Amino acid sequence: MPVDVPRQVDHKARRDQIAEALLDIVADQGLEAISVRAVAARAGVSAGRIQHYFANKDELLAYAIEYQDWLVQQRWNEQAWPEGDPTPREALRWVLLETIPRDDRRRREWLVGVAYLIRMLANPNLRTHYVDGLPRLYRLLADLVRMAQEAGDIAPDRDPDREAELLFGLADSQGPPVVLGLRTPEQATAAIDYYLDRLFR
Amino acid sequence: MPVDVPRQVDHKARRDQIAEALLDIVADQGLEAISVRAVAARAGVSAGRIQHYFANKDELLAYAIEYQDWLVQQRWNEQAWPEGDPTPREALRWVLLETIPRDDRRRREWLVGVAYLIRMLANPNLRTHYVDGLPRLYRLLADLVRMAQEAGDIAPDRDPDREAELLFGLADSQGPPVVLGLRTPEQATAAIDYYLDRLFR
DNA sequence: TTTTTTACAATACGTTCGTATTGCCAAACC
DNA sequence: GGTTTGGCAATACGAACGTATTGTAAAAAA
Repeated sequence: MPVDVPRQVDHKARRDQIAEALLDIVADQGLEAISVRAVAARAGVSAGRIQHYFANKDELLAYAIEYQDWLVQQRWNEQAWPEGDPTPREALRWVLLETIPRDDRRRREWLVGVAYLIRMLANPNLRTHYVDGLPRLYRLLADLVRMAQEAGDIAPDRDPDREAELLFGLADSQGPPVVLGLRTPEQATAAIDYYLDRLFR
Repeated sequence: MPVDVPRQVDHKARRDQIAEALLDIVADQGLEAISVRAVAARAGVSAGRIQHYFANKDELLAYAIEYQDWLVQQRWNEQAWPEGDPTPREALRWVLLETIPRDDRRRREWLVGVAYLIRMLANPNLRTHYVDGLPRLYRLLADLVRMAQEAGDIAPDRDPDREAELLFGLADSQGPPVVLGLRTPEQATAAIDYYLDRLFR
């Protein structure tokens, strides 16, 4: 009945398995360590297989961040909002903690994001990921601040956009020290909680 | 009279010229684009010359960030503190604005820092740069906040360490949007000034 | 049942890489 | 004034690279 579907193997599954290996390598050795053979070895497949699924290395690199974006999106869609109906403050906290590299999965995502950054400068296709995502996150945070203000939990004289920026900055700047082991995820969480306490009254 | 000094050419000048070329390439193409020949071409020298001054590629890469650290240090030592005897607030603002990639020089420094980050995870020698520098910056900011508190310019109930963290986070998170052209340096400056206005009374 | 297509594995090719080696000129030293 | 040394340029070499090409077993299509 499906027309465009692969005949016998699941193309997406194959591509994703290869992308997984690539992301693993990028996260602990950087983009420079990416070669078709290295990815093949990490994925436990032949280099020929990679060639079969990706026309060239650039396409492979591009697919890998697309895949990572998809992974992140999945997590946000599924388990988005801890339980039932969170307060704006709970939602805010959840979003902020989501951005810090507190476990292996998030650590990998963080490192991959960093690794791709310079590539984005020259490559418009890659830029899109950041250029679309960042303002969306700012907007989400600002909206949550606004909601809390309307509920009377945050002083009305605070500028929601500025507060969003401040919150994001605080969370975002936890990345490097956490990844480098200068600070534990718990300390990073405490830093965020401290400011949330001050913001909410 | 000097004993250990090079005979006729200035070794540091040669090494620095090569490091300059390397940093330029890293900033606009990433670490993956670094090859001995590419650096030689950018520097306008022969590959043999690079081999003469650096035992291998790793040493070259290591020297380049050391050189960048030296450059930054130079700037801070020379023109450190805008004029004469700044107030804590002026000093704070100066330091924060110093971290945002607002011109070509700072933009390069910022991009190189990002590019080296993943390498630092595996290489203890490189880690030192970040691991020493970051807490020092935090301490400087916290000290300035404390000084302003003692002068009565910041409310005494603010925790200087937390405020330093918040300020640094705000400044630090301006990096990606500025580098990617999502935000102008002026907008980033405005964000910092907004929060300084709120912090100081 | 023959033929085509899918899904690879394997190999081959030309290039680029890091680095070792060699050569060579000018200055310094004895 | 011969010899050593410093400062390179040039070349050489083996490994690794991205990618093109070829081979092949199985499944699908005809």
